[in-house]
Amino acid sequence: MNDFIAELKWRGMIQDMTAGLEEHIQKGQAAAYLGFDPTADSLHIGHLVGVMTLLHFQRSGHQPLALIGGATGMIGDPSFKSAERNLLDKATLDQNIAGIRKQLEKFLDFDAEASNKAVLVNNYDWMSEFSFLEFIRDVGKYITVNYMMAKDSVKRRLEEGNGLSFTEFTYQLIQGYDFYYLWKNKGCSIQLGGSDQWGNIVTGTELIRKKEGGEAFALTVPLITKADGTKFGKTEGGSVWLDPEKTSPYAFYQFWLNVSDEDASKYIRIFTTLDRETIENLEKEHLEAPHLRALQKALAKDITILVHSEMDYEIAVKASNILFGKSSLEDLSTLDERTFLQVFDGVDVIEMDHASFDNAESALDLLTLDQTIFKSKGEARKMIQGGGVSINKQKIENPSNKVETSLLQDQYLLVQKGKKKYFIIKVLS
RNA sequence: GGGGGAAUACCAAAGCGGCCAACUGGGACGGACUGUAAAUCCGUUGACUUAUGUCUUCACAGGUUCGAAUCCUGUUUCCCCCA
Repeated sequence: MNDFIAELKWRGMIQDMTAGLEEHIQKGQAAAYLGFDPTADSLHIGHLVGVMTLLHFQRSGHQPLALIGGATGMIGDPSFKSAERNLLDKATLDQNIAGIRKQLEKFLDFDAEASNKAVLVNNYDWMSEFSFLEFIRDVGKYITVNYMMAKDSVKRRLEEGNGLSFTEFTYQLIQGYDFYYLWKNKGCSIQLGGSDQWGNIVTGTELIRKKEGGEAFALTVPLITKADGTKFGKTEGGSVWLDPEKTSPYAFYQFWLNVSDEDASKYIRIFTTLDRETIENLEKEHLEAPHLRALQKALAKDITILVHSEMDYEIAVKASNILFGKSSLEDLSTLDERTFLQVFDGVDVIEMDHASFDNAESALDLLTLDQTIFKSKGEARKMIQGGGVSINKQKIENPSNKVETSLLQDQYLLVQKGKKKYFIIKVLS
């Protein structure tokens, strides 16, 4: 059994833990749980720190439990959120839970014969039948309001004066009861969570102690930050999701590849399972030749394969070369149609019939046929003269020459406006 | 209430009767360089079928003049000074 705590320590994944946790774990196989809020049908990379913690936990020979907050998701956690949450209905929740479960299976082994196989639990299962009377007697009785009010998360909401409903105020009791329930029925003695969860987790250990004199532990992971102070996990397009439908594997790969040098060392420890020696070697390599960005590449590779697949990774690399490298028409032609469309997923596609394509007398005509690429010929001409327009990776030299390049897959033209804006013209036959 | 000044393109700011679609700086967008970074350098930046072309612009409405962003009158808004 590997040393779980030591592993997390060198990876910089521990924010805080309760006293005695290390000794407790060393005694033998333990079980720990981490909760996920089913607010969407996919996890995003903000959840990944927690997921990785569970993964390390299982790899160290312990049993990870992933708790999906079917019940708590209906309530809303007030922790460090400024406004009251909208409640989700049961149908949406069920759908979200299914999506999240599928993603967790990539990280955790739910099928193992071993005693430490991962287990997915849903607190809706034990909360839904809980009557209010039972709840206030069996749970509420043990925790004082004074104690609950003292929590940072609650205090802050009260100070802001935005109002805190009784429902959200109760949240910590529900989460506390979850911990108690898992402790009692699943032998789960540890709760993992983000640093914002500390207060809620401790309410659980408190409940276990008061109700049964039991011992339970907490471990929180740090909030992931970025060196430039902007929010981690967001791009211009919003959150970075694990679901390939929401964030394509290519975009996902790009997100990690674009991480800054300062952040890369930190992230590679947290988000990959690469061992210490490998990472330190990569860092050395990166220091000697920073422009090669060995760290970012390793980080992006490892995590893309983990979350998506080896093949998705290869396509992402290929796509990156085409979009940013010095690729040529030949490289483009080697892509099959499916891959081509995947690489340019999200790019505007302009459809035109074959006759219009043949009749376009010049590059100018072709690019302004539809107003999407350029609004006017004047605009198009200016940018072509500035050297900013390519078709199928070939720069257009003269705006009034006819476009002579061959169609990709007999139907596509890849138009590049500036360095980063792409359009696909699909010629219908 | 009286006196003075100002309103210009995305922003700032020149222009003060023809050479003005309007200097310059910032921003934005393109290009080169680079690490898909930063810095730097170069180009574009009212619209249009690129034309030593046409059209629409310098708060708004009128006027003077062959000709106005520039002069005059009125209107609106803003700033300053005196009450």
